[in-house]
Amino acid sequence: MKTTKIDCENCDNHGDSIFCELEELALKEVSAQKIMNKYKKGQTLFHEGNPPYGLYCINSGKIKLTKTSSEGKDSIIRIVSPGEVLGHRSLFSNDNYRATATALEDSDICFIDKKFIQKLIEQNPSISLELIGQLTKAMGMVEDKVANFYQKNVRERLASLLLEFKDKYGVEEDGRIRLDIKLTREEMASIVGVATETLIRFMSEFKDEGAISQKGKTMFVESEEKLKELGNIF
Amino acid sequence: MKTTKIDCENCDNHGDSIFCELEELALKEVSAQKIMNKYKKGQTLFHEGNPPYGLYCINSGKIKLTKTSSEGKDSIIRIVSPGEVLGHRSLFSNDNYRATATALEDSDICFIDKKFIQKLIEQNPSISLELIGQLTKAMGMVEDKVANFYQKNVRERLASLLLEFKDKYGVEEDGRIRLDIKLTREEMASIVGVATETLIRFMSEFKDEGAISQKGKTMFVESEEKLKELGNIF
DNA sequence: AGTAGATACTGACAAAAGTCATACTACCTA
DNA sequence: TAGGTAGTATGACTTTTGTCAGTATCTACT
Repeated sequence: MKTTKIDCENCDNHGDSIFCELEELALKEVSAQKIMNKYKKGQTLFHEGNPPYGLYCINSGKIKLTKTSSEGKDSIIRIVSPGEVLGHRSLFSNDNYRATATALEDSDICFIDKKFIQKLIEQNPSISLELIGQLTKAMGMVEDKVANFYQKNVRERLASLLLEFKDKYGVEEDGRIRLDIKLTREEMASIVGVATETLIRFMSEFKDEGAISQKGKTMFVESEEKLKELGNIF
Repeated sequence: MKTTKIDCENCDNHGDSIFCELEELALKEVSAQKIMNKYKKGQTLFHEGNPPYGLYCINSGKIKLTKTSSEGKDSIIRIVSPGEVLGHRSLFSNDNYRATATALEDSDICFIDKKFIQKLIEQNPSISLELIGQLTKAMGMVEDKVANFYQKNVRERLASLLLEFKDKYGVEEDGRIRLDIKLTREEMASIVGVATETLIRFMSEFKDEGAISQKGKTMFVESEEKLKELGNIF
């Protein structure tokens, strides 16, 4: 874990982050207070059960948030992308982390101390509003996920996930769409909420149907229509 | 739907609600702005897809939040109880309601206009913090729910739900615990995320095992230990 | 380039949950 | 009080998904 400095004013995500409404002065203060850390793929930012020390702000890379059951089964609750903020829940609810955060790829992440963030929020109501906005959006997505779990079967859930990836991480590349996210089958299974073998079977089916394709670990969406069809999405 | 007046200062939930940090003056203002409506069991407060007009604050009663799939299957996302606030998501994300809110019992609910709430929040940062607190708590619960879906089977999910009900709605009554919430089997099924018949079978099993009992529509927890055992909870 | 260890895949079978059909029960209302 | 309706319950069967076991493939590292 390497610590560097980068200015919030010049951060790539400045337009999207919860700090984007801050005036220059306050932003400089954030800049001065925060630390940027580099995380290698697979490193954890924090563990389920640990006390929260502050707020993480993703500069680059992707983070997975997982919960582990008593039998040791992991499930991925959410994937956090650049511009999004991590660890707010435990920050305000005052109890320990309820999920573990792990880097899915090499990532640059800014860390802001709890005390400073709390002072900052008191002084800049705009941050609260931005935070409420992010929370609200995340909340909507998790609620969708819950509903999907009940209302859709595995094939449909997987199709939805791939379409979500297309929207979030899709990059047009000679006629098809490359998904700029790398996950193992086990990880994908733990998002969809099925056994790894089951997930693999459906991925194979989707490939056979020509909906998706793969080259190494990189996934491509070949036909959005086919995917929607497989997922009963209209 | 009958409209009445009640003072926020004297509201039973004043200690719990997001407005509890407001000074007297601001609270009087909220009081003046809000309208209290009475909803009959089964009435809807708002429908999935409708635009949000303001914030609902539950004074008494219980509200279910449901999402309907394209095939018409309902699932209950959350049950909202007195002191909690409803409709904040759509209020801040600026898009339409993504769930339908229906009264589970006769309820008194205060409504505060969107514009007023937004002004109030700007002037009283404490409200944002309270709101973040509520959101954060709700978020944690939904995330738990997602993880549970994957990590637990129906029997375990049902046991967890009944234990949750015990904590939230449980009332000691001659040696056993009465659950102060009335739901149809279909509604319970749509919380647990299973077919109604499946839910009924497990409820019967739980009764046979002596974990719960029933008198009319009222459920009782007879043995918390038994429930924990059935749910593999330690 | 060769090898170990992780990851991906496939098949056969088992378990869990869903569906359909049918019967029973409680409660509301005329 | 009878009759209807919504809700509850149970059995038989089907479908979906999970588990276990075995093999193939990839990847990182020397």
